[in-house]
Amino acid sequence: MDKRTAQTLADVARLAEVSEITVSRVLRNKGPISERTRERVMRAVRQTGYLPNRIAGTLASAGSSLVGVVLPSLSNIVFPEVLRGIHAALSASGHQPVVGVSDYDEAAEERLVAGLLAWQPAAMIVTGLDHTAATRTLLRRSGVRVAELMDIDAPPIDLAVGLSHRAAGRASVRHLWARGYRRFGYVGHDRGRDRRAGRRYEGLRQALAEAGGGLVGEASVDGPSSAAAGRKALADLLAGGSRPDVVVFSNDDMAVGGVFHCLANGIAPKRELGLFGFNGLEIGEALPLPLSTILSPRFSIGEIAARRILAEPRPAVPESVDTGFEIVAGATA
Amino acid sequence: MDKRTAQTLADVARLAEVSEITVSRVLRNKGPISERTRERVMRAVRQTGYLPNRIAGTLASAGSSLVGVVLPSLSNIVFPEVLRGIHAALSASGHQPVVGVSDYDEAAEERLVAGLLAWQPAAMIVTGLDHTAATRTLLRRSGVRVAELMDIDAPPIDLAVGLSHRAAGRASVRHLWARGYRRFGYVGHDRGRDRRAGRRYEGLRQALAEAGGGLVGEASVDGPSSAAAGRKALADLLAGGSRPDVVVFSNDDMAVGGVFHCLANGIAPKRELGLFGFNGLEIGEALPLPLSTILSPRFSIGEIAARRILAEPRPAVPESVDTGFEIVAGATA
DNA sequence: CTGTTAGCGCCTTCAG
DNA sequence: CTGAAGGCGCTAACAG
Repeated sequence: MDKRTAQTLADVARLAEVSEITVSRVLRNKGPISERTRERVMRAVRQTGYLPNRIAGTLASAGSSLVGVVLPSLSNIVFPEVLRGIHAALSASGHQPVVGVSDYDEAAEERLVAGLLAWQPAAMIVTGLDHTAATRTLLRRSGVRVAELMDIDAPPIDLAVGLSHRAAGRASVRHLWARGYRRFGYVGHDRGRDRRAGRRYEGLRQALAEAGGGLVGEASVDGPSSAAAGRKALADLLAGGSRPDVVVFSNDDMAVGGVFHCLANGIAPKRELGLFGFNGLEIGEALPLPLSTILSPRFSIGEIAARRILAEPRPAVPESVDTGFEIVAGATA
Repeated sequence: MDKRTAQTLADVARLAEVSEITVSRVLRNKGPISERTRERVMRAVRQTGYLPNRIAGTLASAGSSLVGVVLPSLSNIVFPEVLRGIHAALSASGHQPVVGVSDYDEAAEERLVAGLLAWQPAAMIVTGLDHTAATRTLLRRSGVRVAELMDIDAPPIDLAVGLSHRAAGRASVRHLWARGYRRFGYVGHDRGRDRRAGRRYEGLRQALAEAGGGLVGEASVDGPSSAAAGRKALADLLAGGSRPDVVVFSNDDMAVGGVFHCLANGIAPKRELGLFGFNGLEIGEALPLPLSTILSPRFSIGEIAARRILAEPRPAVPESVDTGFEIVAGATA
């Protein structure tokens, strides 16, 4: 073997003329080591370019620094932003995310969770509170801490970090009602798959009913949300003959498309037709008219969840952290 | 121990009254197993809810199904789309990505690469061809296959999959010149960090010089690209007094902001001012006027790279795969 | 077709 | 402050 490529602790140990365990201790900064020994070891490590084998380390110490992360999608910038928050917290504590994408499919999520648990992760982070019973059982039995992100509208397994989408749906109505809107339209996407959008929709319907109103019309697309989809769906809705004075969109991607439809067709946002989104994406702010929407703290949700799940031991009783949301008045409603 | 939660192969083996290795074989579908034994084992596995420990499996068999992935950013939808392509290919072959985000920092990338190699990954996927010498050495010595994504403008370590950004920059000029534009402006971001944007800029300058033209003005922002940044930078550029008839943006995020600036200020895109982006993001298509841009095959780049890097052994000589790009005529230039 | 033996590379525990 | 022994859970290689 080339002296300049140590594969194992033993190689380094031989070169430094100490035992394996001493090298291990130096590398992990654990236990008392004389300065002289430490330097000898470090020199050998540098000389050989030794890289520790964390697989072996994990097996021996029964605790990996991998964290399983399951996201429903990467197509919508929302989840990469959550992942960014997760990554920020994890890298601060030397952990690394193993990522799975479920494509909003609970059966796929179950397979991903099982696959990720096989890596003996330090913790698991999943999205939402809706899972198959088997997923829930896997997670419970695993013994590792589990964070469920984005949503707090149902009881979590261990820790939920997010906001009440039902409350957000209600808040949109309150906000828009106060501004004089009465004829509500709704434009949605992916019926039945995006559960959180579904909860916002429910909150909207409830609040509307309580206020003595109702939806005058709605339209939706089958696929995932996108500006193109929002643009098309709004066109469909308006072609339908119901004359809404405001349209609530399932999210900002859709709403931005709605704004584009208005701009392209000479409809004045707000004055002629109110447009309201959800998420508070950067793109909405930069629009010729800033989008009226609800800001969800996506980065924070990821960051808080990852930080807390690693810092504390599993408490006796599940907990939900409400990160809240914020209405962005904007100029489109 | 609860009979219903087997932690190890031995637990399952005991219950099924076979040896560990037999359980191992059944679980991995390896070697000849009698139907009777297989069923007995599977029953025990189901009864106990046994989950394999891949850490131990990896150590024993010297080959993990983890793949290290280093991305420069998650804020721009481009990289999540690459990751989506990677994930699609990996999940098809039972691999899982361990993700690191370098934030366009080569020193951070070096740390991430070292950290990821410690998991004995089946392969490494990094972004771009610009790395520290140490990163390059780490990757070379590791012995695993290495894919470098997005860029093919320099020699790769092992396999590069992407497009020539220099060529893309030149292509924008050719396209716009043919359409009669002569007074080119440029709006950029993050000077010196986003190397691929830098290469497109170089290509643009070269092609412009060769055509007998030059930039009449440019503006840039310090931070990452965004619609807000593009909007502001275009405003700055136009306030500067140089009177470009077309502006090339460092990417679509910036260009979309440019379109917004025009819409908000009554400037007619194309007729009064050409606007040209790069990436071909979905949002650009949905704009009231579809953005003129260059489409980069982001999903494919991730998908092809992940698939090839796992399928084939390392060839003797490094290889670059040109995935090409496509000019999208659009309506803004 | 099934089992035995011997590690994978590292870390825990216990001695010195 | 340093080391020796043993084992983490699994699988390769070789028997039978």
